[in-house]
Amino acid sequence: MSSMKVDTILVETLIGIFTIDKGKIKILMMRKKTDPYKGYWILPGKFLNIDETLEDNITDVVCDKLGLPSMYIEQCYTFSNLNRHMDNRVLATSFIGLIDNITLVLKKQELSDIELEWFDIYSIPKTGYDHDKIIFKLIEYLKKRIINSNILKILFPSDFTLPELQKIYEQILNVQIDRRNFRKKLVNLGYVIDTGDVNEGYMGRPAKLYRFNEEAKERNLF
Amino acid sequence: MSSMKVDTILVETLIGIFTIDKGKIKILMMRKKTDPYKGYWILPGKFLNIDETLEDNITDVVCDKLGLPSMYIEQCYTFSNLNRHMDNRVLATSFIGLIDNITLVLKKQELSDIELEWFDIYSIPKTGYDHDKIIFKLIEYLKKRIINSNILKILFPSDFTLPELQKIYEQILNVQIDRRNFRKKLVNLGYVIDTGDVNEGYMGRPAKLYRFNEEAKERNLF
DNA sequence: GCAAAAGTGTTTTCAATACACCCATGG
DNA sequence: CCATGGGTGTATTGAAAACACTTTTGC
Repeated sequence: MSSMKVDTILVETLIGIFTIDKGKIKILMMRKKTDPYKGYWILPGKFLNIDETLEDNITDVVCDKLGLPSMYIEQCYTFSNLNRHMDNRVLATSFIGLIDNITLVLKKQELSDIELEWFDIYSIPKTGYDHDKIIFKLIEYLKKRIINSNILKILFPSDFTLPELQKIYEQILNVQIDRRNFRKKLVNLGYVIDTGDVNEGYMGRPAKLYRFNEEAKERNLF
Repeated sequence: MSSMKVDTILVETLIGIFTIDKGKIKILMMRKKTDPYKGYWILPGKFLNIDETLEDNITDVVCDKLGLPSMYIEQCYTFSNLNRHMDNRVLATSFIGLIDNITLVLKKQELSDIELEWFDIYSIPKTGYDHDKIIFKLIEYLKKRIINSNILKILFPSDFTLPELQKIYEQILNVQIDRRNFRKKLVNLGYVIDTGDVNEGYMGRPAKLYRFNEEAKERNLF
């Protein structure tokens, strides 16, 4: 545990894992148990070994280190500021991961040695290192992707209501959307399909249930 | 010059520099003078030193190694396949660079120790390493960017005709565009401004000269 | 006057936006 | 019956796409 400076460049991966929990989009963070930044929150990740790709490495982080099911992942950006870490020179390649809450709850293993918590993307706690900047970039990346693709379907694998889906778009993009126009767009462009079922048992009129159309071609929304 | 395997991970940068030469979009490649891949064409780049960021490093490549003026650069993707290099483990962070031909010709220095050539983006020569795959990804990235931003203005710093500009969109996107609709879109969205001048001295009717509107807000074209 | 290349206008279709009222359920 | 939340329709505006003829120059 010395602070001897290594004269080689190290590479780490970092992942922002997003899920939807009770209608809110959340990002998973890990509480750091050792100095530096002890007690601060950081993105999960680990150093790259010589015998693994960045993608293999981040899959390991997800499955082995975090005890989560394997999930959809995209590479985002590589950060290389000189002072990212105190003692060593460390590059960080960042990823987003998307996992639906049902799979998450079913398949996750509780690991006792790490402290994980899901945070609202606009209420990020005090972060260690430059992870605040990295999270900002990951959220910007996610915004672009939900506009120019239909990756949100990963977070909605089963039936959902349009108001639920709309609230997620509104949270991520940080805008207000007209309910009627939202419905028209998603349905007319063929992104979602009416299942014929409704969502009963809540206050107010039951909402129709939809699912994502696997055949829909990706378009720019908004 | 041994082939001893180093047990650390190295990081290199690679850049696809694009310019427009006689109405064609071109990418700059470098002929490799030593084994492995002697005589093959590769993207310019170099290994990352411990005291520079990826962006500093790639700027050095452009200015010092290639003798080109400093230019507009964006990071694209980090490649980490295990077998990218034969002897060492080398990650590659790739960039695109954009430079207009006028600045290029004015400010480049001829360096005798490197062999550079501009290639049509659809006629890439035999490449060393995995640079063919990297070039493919860089071109895909460039496609996205010319659709969702106005970065093409970097390649057209001075007056240009709409047919010239259209041909570049057509080449990069690999599509045919209707002349009338193209003009309507670019002019109506405020991307380009009529300078009042015309381009005389060529066959056929002289074309009007336009320039990019610095104030135009970025929109999705096509 | 002919070839080459550029400019222009109209129509149709579709998406984007703005906006207000009715409906189905739970309590 | 009322509160809650969801569903629906219309009108306007603007962009997208398809399409053919005219204009200006060089030779």
